[in-house]
Amino acid sequence: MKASFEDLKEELKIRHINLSHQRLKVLEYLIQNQYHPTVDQIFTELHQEISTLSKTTVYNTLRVLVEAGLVRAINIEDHETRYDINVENHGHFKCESCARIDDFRIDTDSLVFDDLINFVIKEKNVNFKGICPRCLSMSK
Amino acid sequence: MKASFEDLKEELKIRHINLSHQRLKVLEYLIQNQYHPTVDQIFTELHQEISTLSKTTVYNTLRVLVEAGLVRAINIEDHETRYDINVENHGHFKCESCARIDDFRIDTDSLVFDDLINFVIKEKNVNFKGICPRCLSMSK
DNA sequence: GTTCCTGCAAAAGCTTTGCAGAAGA
DNA sequence: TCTTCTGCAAAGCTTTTGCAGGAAC
Repeated sequence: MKASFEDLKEELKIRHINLSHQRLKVLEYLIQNQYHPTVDQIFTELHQEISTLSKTTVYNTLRVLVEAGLVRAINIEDHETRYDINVENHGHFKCESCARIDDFRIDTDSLVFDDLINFVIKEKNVNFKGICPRCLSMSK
Repeated sequence: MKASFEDLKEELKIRHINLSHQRLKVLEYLIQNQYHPTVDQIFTELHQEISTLSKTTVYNTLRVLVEAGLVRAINIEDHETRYDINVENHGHFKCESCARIDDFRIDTDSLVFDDLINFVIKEKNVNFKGICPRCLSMSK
């Protein structure tokens, strides 16, 4: 069950995070565009709508949303962080050809390892890389 | 069975990669310091020994070694790449407190998911985060 | 001798910081 | 009103690029 825009707004209110116009727009964008966008992609798109928007605000907003647990930051490579509104358990597959990131279902609770018996695990990331079906069919 | 310095030198020769003094030193450093160092850590340490060494050369060398498959680049977060001479199957645990990365045993071949049935998978990364036993015992 | 490598300087790309003015509650 | 947020400019970091001199084979 995915969280709706209204649920997330409520979540922000509970945490006393101001519902500014810019923040709500970023949140809305992430819900409507679940392709794991970069800061630059979010900024470029929203800037067309809100001409005064700054990239700093996009950075600030994403940091707030990540800290609040509403958004997940993904670091696979390429020195750029990508953002995901879906904070549920899942893996990420990054295509080397088109750079797109696909989600895949994975039960991270089942990933338990003897070597980590004395570790406190707060986050589990499973990132695969390769070629996605779309790019495979194009190269044929 | 881990690869020795001599094995890796042989591997470089086969691939027609020049065995320059700098490259051998970087390789040797990675073998002797398997703590997943950053470029800066490698550079700083080796610079004490080779005063003319440049960071560009460290970057160049690591790129060559990664392309040759002798070294693995790790991107967990923090916009810095870390390097690992161990290219065998294993996961990485990064401590949020001391930033150290521990290896843990994992058979990535067993990680197969229905959602990825039409994908060509070239790389599988399993990265966990949390607090390591060393930091846990210190905070008590 | 030819090819490849090194290292300096500069630039590029992503992200953070400081701060004055503006907006939210 | 009081607190928090926005957005500009500047700076901070890691990494890449161009290129002349130097090393490897």
